Amino acid sequence: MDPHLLRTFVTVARLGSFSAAAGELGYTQSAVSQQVAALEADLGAPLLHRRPVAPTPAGRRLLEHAEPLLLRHRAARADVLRAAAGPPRSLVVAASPLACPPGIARRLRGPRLEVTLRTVGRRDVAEQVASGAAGVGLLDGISAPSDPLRLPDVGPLTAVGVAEERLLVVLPAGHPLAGGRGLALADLDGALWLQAPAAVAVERLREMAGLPAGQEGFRVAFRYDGHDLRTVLSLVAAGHGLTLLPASALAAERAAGRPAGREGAGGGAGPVAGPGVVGVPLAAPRVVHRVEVLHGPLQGPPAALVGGLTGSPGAGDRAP
Amino acid sequence: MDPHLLRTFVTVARLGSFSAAAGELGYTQSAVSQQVAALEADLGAPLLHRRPVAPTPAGRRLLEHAEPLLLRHRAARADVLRAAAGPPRSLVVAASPLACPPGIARRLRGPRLEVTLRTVGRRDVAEQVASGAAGVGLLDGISAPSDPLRLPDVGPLTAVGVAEERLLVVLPAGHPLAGGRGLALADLDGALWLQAPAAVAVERLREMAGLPAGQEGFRVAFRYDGHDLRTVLSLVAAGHGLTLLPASALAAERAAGRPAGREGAGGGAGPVAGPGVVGVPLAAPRVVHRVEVLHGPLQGPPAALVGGLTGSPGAGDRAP
DNA sequence: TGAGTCGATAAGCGATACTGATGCACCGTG
DNA sequence: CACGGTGCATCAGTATCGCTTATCGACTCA
Repeated sequence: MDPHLLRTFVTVARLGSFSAAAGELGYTQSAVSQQVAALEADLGAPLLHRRPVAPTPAGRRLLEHAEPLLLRHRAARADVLRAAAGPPRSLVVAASPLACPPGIARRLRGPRLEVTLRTVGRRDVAEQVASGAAGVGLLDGISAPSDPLRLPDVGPLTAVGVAEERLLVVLPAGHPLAGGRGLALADLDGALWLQAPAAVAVERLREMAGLPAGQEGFRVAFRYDGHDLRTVLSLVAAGHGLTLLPASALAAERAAGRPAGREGAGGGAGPVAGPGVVGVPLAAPRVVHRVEVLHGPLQGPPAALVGGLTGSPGAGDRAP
Repeated sequence: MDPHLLRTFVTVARLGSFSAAAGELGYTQSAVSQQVAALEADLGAPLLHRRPVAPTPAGRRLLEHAEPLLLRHRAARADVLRAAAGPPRSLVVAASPLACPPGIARRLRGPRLEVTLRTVGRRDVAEQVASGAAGVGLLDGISAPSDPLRLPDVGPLTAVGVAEERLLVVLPAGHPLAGGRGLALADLDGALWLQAPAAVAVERLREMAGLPAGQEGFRVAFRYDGHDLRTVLSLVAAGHGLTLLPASALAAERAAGRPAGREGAGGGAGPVAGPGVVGVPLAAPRVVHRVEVLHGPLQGPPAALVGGLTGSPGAGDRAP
């Protein structure tokens, strides 16, 4: 089961063709055929049906294992190389769309350090950090107060909470529920919702409301594929659906143009007005929006940056 | 970074000797030397100091990655073999010490299935299931009500909650606090505690009480290395320290000899008497003792067994 | 100083893993 | 229905790899 053979196997399975895989991997078709045969001999079970090429049940199992396995290989290699090289002069920060509120952005600096912020999908943050594509990750998510986020295990990473704030149900300004001081999620499963990567995913709402996966409720009325928060708020204001956002998302929007104070955190209570929208605190379930920094072992300027992030509001750290 | 080289590397690092590693792995010393050199060439960094043999910083990083990597390799192999073989006639169930209360034990059966129950450490349950050493795992732990347990990610396993019950602080019968209807953990950090694998670990108490790791509090007075629950209760009765147990542990003890009713679950409230001990419900923090079944993809009799376990009290399932 | 230990290195050789050529089953086509 | 085309398996040949045996050189301890 050497990673080489594994890579060939997943490529063949993905492309559904030995020859095509050979082309992509820079081998001859013959070599690919022999590699797959070797893997099958090693495991003692056929992995692929031929003609048409499709994974057997055993092959499907192997495919499920192969991706994380190869990911961890890459992560291990990157980690060792990083340890061997000295402390870096530049740092890439990979952040999920809502993981960089003003309070954190302000602290993304270090002495003699060039910082690049890159927004990536929530699923990719940990992978980018593990594989070394980014030196530090910022991941946001929803959890019970001061509970750590659940992250995919891609290697020995340290996760430290850096911010928690309340969640707001964002409604159009004139909405009948816009006046309350708090809303229960369970009462909103009949409403129409906005699906956007920059906001809380609708599946997550179902899960939080305790609905089994695949069940009805929290119907998606509109899907926005971009990352711009202002657009999300416009869509809500236009009545395309509700959404759930961390308080700072509205606060930042409200404060745009004004000198940045310290309103980012999570304080205050009651509704928050935005441009054509109102944010009403989510009262039940009792969950918060949480941001965590992910990083491997750091030294030098990047370590200072992370120290600056974590030496503040946050929560306890942990090394999974 | 082929797993073969990795295995050699970790063996050398563990034994601190090329020759000894060669002996253990069945190679010559020369082969081991060449393998380590190949790994270092591949990664482009020295991994071991020679004479004395000790890992370099890069080597230490690799060691951290190597163990989970090799574990996942084993898991993948086992999973494929299981998929290739038919449904098994016998099933090994790996359970952590407190993960098999009467209510679950009663349902550990299947048609045409020979069941072996094996008690293993809490850390090993997931590994045994992933590596195929056990077909099904039973893992207990502490979590907020209906929250899943945090488990090490060793592969694509399914975890399903099968039981939740309240936790009891177990005190000697005459203890001043033995009369109350509920106790807060925070009020007990001055007490002496019993450390035993069959009971909740003291570090876990500190964590639950919100004490940062390494801090004082919940001092261990006595350590018991065995797995026998009756002994644990005797030690508590003898005043060697308090402990925290799921309700069924005391209930089963009380009911020993009587025809087994349905008292195992978690119902009732207020103190529970055992042999020379009293169990007072833990009132704060609001956590429960939870048992989950872990398994890979199952078919045939084992699937029926798991179905029988989960088609009951439990909680929702999930596939991490 | 000489024997012993331990890792690195060199030489030799069988196993491995690739390429290129060929074989064979299947499919669409004139 | 014959025929060429496609796509995977197989075979032969060869370069490389990875092991063993043998030897070296550095260090340790008597």
